Amino acid sequence: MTFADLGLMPELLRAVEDAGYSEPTPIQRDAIPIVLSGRDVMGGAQTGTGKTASFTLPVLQRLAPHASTSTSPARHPVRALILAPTRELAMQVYESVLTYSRYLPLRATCIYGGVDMRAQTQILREGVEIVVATPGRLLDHVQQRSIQLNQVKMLVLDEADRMLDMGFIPDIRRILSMLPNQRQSLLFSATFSNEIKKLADQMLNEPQLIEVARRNMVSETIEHQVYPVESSRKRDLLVHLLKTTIDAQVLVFVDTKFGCSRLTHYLNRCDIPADAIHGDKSQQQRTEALEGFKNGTTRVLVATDVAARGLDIDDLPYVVNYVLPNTSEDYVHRIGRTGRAGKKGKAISLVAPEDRSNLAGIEKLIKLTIPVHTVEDFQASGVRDHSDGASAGRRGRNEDNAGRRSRGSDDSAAPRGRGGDDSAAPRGRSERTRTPARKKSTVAADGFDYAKPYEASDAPKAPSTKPDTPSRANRPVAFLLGGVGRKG
DNA sequence: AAAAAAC
Repeated sequence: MTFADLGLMPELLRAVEDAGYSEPTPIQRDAIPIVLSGRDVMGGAQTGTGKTASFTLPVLQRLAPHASTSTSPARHPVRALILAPTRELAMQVYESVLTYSRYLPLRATCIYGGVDMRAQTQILREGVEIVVATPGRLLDHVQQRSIQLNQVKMLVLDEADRMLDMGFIPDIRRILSMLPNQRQSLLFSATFSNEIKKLADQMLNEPQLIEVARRNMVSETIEHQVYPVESSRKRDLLVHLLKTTIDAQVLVFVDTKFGCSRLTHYLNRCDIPADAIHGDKSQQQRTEALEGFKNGTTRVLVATDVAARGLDIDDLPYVVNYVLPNTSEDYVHRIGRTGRAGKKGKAISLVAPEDRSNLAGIEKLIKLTIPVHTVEDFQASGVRDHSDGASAGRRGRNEDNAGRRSRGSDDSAAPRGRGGDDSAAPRGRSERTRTPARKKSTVAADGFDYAKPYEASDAPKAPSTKPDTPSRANRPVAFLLGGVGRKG
């Protein structure tokens, strides 16, 4: 299978070849022909498997007939709008558009906040066919009349489930209301909760569901580890790990902007150079922090969830959850910064006893039981719920391991083994050699059969399992979207 | 219940 087999035009094939790609990834193979056909798409694929190109390439081809070398702004209306949840991700998607449009006379730009508006306004006034944007600044330009959206025939929501959650939905709703009803809509993400998926269905017209792996799946090339530790001991455990077992570049996720700054300062005081990225930093600081991390200058980057989604960092070997994310889906996205494009990665989570149920929710979503590791003097107990073997869904490890774990001292407060940097090493190694088992059935825990072609009516009416997010939080969302969708 | 996203 080649990109030419997917029906892409020579100008795009050349650009793909220039970029060094010869074979499409599964999501590209499945999504590109369908997007080219003009259908609406809900696309799900694991992190790091080439989702961006699976929509940028066919979007460019669909717009190619409208390409014009004319300098008249009227000849360059906005025909495709691509929305992303963070500025850095918008910039990354824009770079993909630039890469693949190099042999086509199509104009594109990237619109986001935190930088001067004037340069953006100037470019918009000259006319562009493709706009990649974050919602807030886009609406700002709409108000200033520097952009018109009534010619948009293609809409892409990257990280679609994030774009449709509580924080973003009012902006998205306003943007949708300015678009023509006759359009193609494309929603892409590595995760879709059931509630968000239903909401997404409302804004799509007979969508084709494309899923190359089951929803919410994580890469097999990532090794997950849990370190049970009291919250008060986390920073010292992290320093210990950074000086012993974490021997390469690492992205450390925290839960708040303040915590991000505080941990960064602490690491620096411990002679561990670290940089920080979060939403209260200036855009210049954010851009520089990400750039320094991408080019390898920064070994340790401490981040809020601003860096959780979509960012493509070459060969990142480690992700640390200093604090577990607020939703299980965010775990999938955070750890998806490592183990990309078939590379190996480690996802290390520091889990306090009070995060036990949070951990159980993550394990249920990704259908794995994450092996517990300990470091002498840093253990905490009660992180794994032993009283209920089903709490994490089917055990991801074999019975032998599960049995040893349940009667062993993995999460006991008693010091284990001899004093080493990582006293769990012997067992850790044996666990590392085993491939986690996964459910064979194509019917997932959410009741959706992934082997069947998708019909909107297949969406489970009443999930048999408890929803991952409280239904209370979703009702107002559905209400907000009601009336603006093409079906609603 | 925090973060993100406009000024």
